[in-house]
Amino acid sequence: MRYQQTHKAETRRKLISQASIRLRRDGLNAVGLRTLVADAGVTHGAFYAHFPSKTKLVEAAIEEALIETFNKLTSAVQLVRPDKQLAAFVSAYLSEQHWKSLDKGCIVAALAPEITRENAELREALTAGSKPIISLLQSLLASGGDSPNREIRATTIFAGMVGALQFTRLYDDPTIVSTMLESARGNAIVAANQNWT
Amino acid sequence: MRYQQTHKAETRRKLISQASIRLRRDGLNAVGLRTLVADAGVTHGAFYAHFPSKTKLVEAAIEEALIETFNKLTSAVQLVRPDKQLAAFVSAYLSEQHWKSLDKGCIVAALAPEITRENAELREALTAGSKPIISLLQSLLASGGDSPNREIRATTIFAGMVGALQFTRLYDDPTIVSTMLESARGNAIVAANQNWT
DNA sequence: TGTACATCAGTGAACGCGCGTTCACTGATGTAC
DNA sequence: TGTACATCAGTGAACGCGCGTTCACTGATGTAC
Repeated sequence: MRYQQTHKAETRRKLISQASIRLRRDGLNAVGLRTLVADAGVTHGAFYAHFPSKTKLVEAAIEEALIETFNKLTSAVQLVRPDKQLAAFVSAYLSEQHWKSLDKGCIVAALAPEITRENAELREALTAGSKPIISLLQSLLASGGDSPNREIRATTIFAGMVGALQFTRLYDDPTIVSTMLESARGNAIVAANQNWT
Repeated sequence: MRYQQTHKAETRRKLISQASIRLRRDGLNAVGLRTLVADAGVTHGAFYAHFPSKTKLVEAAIEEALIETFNKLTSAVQLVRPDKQLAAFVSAYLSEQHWKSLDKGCIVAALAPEITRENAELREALTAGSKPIISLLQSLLASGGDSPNREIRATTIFAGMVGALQFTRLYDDPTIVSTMLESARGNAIVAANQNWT
């Protein structure tokens, strides 16, 4: 069948966005190509007309997922007055909503250790893709310290939030999780407000 | 061949300790049973005389890995005067050494997201096994706050350290990593010294 | 206007391979007589 | 003291299955004449 001119691009778009969901839900090594591409409405044979390998799709999915997360955090921050933006960022990331939605949430929290074991390109996709999120957080830190240090600080505060989100996901009980998230928000805010010499 | 009386117990011990290393190095879903048990010097057929399933071995390996990590942190803490113990705990966990040794390091950092997707028993093995480490950290927190809150605080500070360690492992460059680890140690100590009302 | 052919996104059988698990078998040692 | 048998940790072939990847094919639409 001959398709409309936009059809192939549309399939590619679906492959990436559905894979980004499925990868976060099931994990990198626990989901096969057939499942991954079925979500986009095609069969596995068609896949190789879009990407040269599963790894390359994963790379694209990581990039897309991080843009998504960046956009959500940016929206949350822009909704409030400047003096509340740090709290908005932290509350959006360490929220019950985010805890619940593994498949639509931060892909660093969903896949970091698995990506650590992959090739440099995939690790680079995760770290480079996290940069905008980290820059956003950096802009919300208390002043003080030089710029490279501030970027590193934003990075480690973000990484701490990632770890906290991951750890809460080991629990089922929303009451315990809610208390943990509150505590983790406190840790992030204290670290962000710290005025280093 | 007939073996010495201790032989089977010894094989079981090797299965657990070698699996705990291999799982941290390769990840839960990226390593097969044949590899996992070959490290212990037996073939896959022998495995089912020791454990009913791969999952049960993983459970035992998680428990052992966490005891190992707890012991290392306890040693680091006991080597120094009480007022330096928090710093010793944090420095031992967020060290270049720990960054490098994925396969001998904290199994929460190595496997948390993958375990999140597994059954309740495996998640419980990770959270219950982390309790002693968290209790140790709790004992080093600044005073203030009631006991349940202090436990939650220790949990989220620990989780933050886990996330920081994970994130540094996405990088190759020891210079960048070293700066990140220093920053992450600062975050953990600031959070631990915070005196909550 | 009708026919022949080109295009190309997608299909699904097949490749070799490793997975978790099962099970008939091995063979060194211990025990019984 | 020598022979027959029991024990049991471990071996490795085999099970059905899904993996990532390849490739000959399909069939709806567009183009040429």
